[in-house]
Amino acid sequence: MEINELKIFLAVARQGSISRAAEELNYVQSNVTTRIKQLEERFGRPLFHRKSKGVCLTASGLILCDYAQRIIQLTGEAHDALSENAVPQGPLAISSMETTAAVRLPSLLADYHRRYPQVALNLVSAPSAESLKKLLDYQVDGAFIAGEVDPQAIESCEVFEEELVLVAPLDIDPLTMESLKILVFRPGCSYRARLENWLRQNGRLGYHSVELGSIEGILACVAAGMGISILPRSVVERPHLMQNCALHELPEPVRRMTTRFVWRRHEKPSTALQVFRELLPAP
Amino acid sequence: MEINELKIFLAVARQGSISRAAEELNYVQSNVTTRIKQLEERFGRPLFHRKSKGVCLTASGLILCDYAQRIIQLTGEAHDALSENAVPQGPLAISSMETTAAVRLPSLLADYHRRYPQVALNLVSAPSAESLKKLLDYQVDGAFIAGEVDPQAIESCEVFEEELVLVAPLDIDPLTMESLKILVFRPGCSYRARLENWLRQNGRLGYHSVELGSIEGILACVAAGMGISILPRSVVERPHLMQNCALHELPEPVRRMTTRFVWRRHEKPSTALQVFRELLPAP
DNA sequence: CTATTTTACGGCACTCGTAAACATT
DNA sequence: AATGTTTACGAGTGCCGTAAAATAG
Repeated sequence: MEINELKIFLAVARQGSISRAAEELNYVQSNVTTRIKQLEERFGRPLFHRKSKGVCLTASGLILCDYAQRIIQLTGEAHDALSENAVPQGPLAISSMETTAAVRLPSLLADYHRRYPQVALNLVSAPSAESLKKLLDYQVDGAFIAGEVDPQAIESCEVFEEELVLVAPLDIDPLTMESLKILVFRPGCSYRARLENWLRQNGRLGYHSVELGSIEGILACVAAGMGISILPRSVVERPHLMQNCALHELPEPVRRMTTRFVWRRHEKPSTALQVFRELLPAP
Repeated sequence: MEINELKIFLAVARQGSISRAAEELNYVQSNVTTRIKQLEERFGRPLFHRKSKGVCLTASGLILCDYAQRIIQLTGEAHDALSENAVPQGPLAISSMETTAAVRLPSLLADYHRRYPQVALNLVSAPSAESLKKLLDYQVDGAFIAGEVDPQAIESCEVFEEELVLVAPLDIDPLTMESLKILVFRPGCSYRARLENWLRQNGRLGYHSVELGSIEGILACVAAGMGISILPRSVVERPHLMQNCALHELPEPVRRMTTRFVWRRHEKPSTALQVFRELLPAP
């Protein structure tokens, strides 16, 4: 049973006549006769009663008619959904740094979902390095990361400028703190490299690092005097979070961090991704 | 977009690999590659990401996957519904004399519907001649009629034996009644011929006929003294109907009427019709 | 004779398989 | 080298059109 056969079948059923169906389909009439006969042989039952003028459906024909209409309907919808100017729909998987997801994305994603409710958004948090791996592994279609990317395989645009600040326990000088711990996200976290860099430049070498999964976890540990971290000011300066931590400004260029949105080069992006990029703010 | 293409597409999506899909489908692998490429060209977008090991769906591929599954599902259901041993289903149109429909069919149809609830029963009432026309015009699949049929085009079996009785107003001799009217159904009614026959044989020639659409209408007019009619005893002897009418026995062979169920010869009957015939009582 | 469906037949496009090339690990 | 995808090409099937026959009013 093929789609084209069903279209022919439906045309005959609709017209009540093989010749008129042939006209409608721009087929020669004998061809339609043959295709109908094939269908009937395949099913082992007649689908039409042959009358002196035209044909009419048998009981079996009526049953098939019902299914055929639903099937043809679905193929039409499928074509529409995949056509060039379809409304953005289908899945859109995005990976993002934890901090960006916390501060920048909520309003952005809400706006996106309001405009394109047919898209099934899927947001996962991951450090930049991991995000890039997911992207190249086709697990996500785009990612928010910090740091450079291989321009061979990946295209990107700058989206957010963040000012990084050092977060430390109150009344403590991070550089002279005893048994210093740095609190960072999972491996691949771009903040970690920056923090370690800065510490090295300031002569502070001995420290341990502790990996935590969430912003709240890091800030709580800092407030408890466990260690220091480095985070975007926009993340820390939310009123409910900045208690019991001291913010220390960092020197240029460490303080400057650019968040980029990245996607695979050499690939026609889905409509959902295209309109997502169009919605991104200029940096 | 053809069904077979969709099956190939789904196999690749399921296996995550063109070669394994080819194995599953018993195709050569290059063929599957080609068919997928065709699909992609037709839609103008890639459906799979080519990875070093196998392939995985793109966003467009996921959308199509959804539709393809539903379409394949429907084709399977259609095949099942039209298969040899499917449960009886689909439409079954029956035409019947008014009297048979009133007395004999209610329990029969109820029983049928209880056993085969998937069949869409469609019962229409019509005089025997009209029923035969509908049958040969494929408007109904079977009919209950009285009288002979052309055995060339129509097959039949005897189903009910009725005793016909003359229905007349109380205290009136039908044969001497003034300005006699005979009350019958629409033209083509088999009772009418019998009644006219009997009147002629008994020397009664002058009368008019009145056509009424329902049993209740006929009996009410008889009770009101308007005229006489001829009906099966089983129809008249229902308690709520036999008031204010006199029943006169008729001589052989007029009193004997056989109701037959008829269907088109030279045609494979639908399953719904086959099981309907099996449910009919022996006469 | 008109309208319609059925059958017979030939060309051609499309699908499948073989085989070799290409890509990636 | 091994695994998997792409490309090139020849063979056969099945679809479509032409044409003529059958069927019915």
